Amino acid sequence: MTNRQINQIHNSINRVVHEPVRLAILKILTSAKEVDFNFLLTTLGVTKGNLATHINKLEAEALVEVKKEFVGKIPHTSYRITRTGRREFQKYWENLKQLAPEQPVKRGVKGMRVA
Amino acid sequence: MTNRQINQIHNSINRVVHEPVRLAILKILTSAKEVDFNFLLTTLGVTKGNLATHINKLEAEALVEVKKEFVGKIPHTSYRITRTGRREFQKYWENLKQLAPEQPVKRGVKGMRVA
DNA sequence: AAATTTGGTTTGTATTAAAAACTGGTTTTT
DNA sequence: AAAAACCAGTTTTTAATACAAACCAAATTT
Repeated sequence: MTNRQINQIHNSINRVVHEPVRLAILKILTSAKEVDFNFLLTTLGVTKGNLATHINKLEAEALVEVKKEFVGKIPHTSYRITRTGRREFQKYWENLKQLAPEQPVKRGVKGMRVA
Repeated sequence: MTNRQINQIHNSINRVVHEPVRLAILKILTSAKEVDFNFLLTTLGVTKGNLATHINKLEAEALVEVKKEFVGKIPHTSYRITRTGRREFQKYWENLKQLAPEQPVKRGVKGMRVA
């Protein structure tokens, strides 16, 4: 690890993706073609309002697309991940891996002592 | 992926560790024995106040330990990761991996359509 | 027909990440 | 030897946002 490498990595992290509930939503959406509001609600175990705001964020960033329709007389909302969403999710993980624990470095620099 | 597996995974994520700047701090501390305030400041490229509050959080959770001393007449603060910190950092990654993208599932359930 | 359920949205609150301002000193400049 | 500038942080303030509660319209149940 050099200074250069670690420098500001945290800025490469997409904060919209980074939130755990949204990460879970994106994970689900990568493995299913389409899921609906209630599926997410029960699967994630969050409140409705909370879910709605997370979805809104994801939609605003074009990471998921929202389909609203009537099933008989009842409104029904379902979600898919977009191409952008898939790409951003992938990119997020690549960046995040840079922050995973690693082996001790060999030589210190000013302000850093090695093990 | 079953419902059961994904259910509430996001709750297993340690939010103190999850913050990107703190992740970067912990990563640095796993690879170095000890670093000082200014090293982190310049390496991370954050403001002093911001760094101090992140460190406080990590210290409050006993993930890092803080050493304060005088070098000549000048105060000097340095940090190490604790045993707890190392463990929690490890655990965090194990949990987080559960949220990584995965292959499409074979069969849907109520509220989920497969690809 | 009143009460309850369904499928959400809108509003309010409490946390917290980040920046700004401050502090207690030290070094440098004039 | 004052004043100014700097250093190493801490404390305070502000702005964003995760979350929950309250709400709503329509459908269903009792």
